[in-house]
Amino acid sequence: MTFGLRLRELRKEKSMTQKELAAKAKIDFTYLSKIETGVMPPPRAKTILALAKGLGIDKNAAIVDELYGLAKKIPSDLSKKVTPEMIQMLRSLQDKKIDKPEDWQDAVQKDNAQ
Amino acid sequence: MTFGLRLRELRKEKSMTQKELAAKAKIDFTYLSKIETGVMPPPRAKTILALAKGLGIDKNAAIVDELYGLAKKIPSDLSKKVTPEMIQMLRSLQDKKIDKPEDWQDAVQKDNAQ
DNA sequence: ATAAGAGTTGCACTTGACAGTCAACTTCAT
DNA sequence: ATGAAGTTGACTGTCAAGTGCAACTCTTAT
Repeated sequence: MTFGLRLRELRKEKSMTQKELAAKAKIDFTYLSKIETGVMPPPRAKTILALAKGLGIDKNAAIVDELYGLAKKIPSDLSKKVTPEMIQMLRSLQDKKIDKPEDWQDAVQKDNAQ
Repeated sequence: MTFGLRLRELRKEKSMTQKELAAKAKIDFTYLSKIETGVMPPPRAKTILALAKGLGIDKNAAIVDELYGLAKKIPSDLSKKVTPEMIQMLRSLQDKKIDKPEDWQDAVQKDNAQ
């Protein structure tokens, strides 16, 4: 699963067109198209949030973190609070294999394969 | 403690001048000056690594993570491996008060106060 | 068949933030 | 008072992120 495809899924679940969603997130709809198809990389954290909002998803919902994860972006509110502890934690997490068989597992495997 | 002041400490411990360190890290020495004084914000992750290297610090040393933490930057090798899990983890960490009375505690408190 | 809505693509362009440079200045130890 | 260390302000370069538009396809309804 890529960021773009997951975003497309979410958009279709809400029965929205690219134009509608792009308008709500205040980005160009051709840009949204490019993101969904992977022609362009996932947008910045701020825009991911705007898209989630445009989809009517609460900004604290796990699904938003899923998007951040797929995009490999750290939400900006979090990155302002980075501590050495957190970095140690991330280092330990990155080595461990993830055992949960969830949706984003694909992306993790793909990433580890690189 | 700020990033700049900690960097200066580390540099002085090694008895290096700004020019020396800057040369090793391949940045302009006036830029280093601004970083140390806080006139300019901490540099990007890549440059932090170059500075640590210039100081003769191993890139896996805890002290480098301390610098990343003070700079609130995620090392680039780590950010390429961000997963939803990690973000959840970070969210939970950010809420907890940190109990260790270490050097970088100051910076954390300052940050939380904002 | 055609028109209209949805999406895709290529390509040139803008913009703002960040990274870094240069010349001139100050400060301090000798 | 000279040189080495450091500071400062104004300036420049770079790049990610997104814009804008035209031309194209693909479907589906009329």
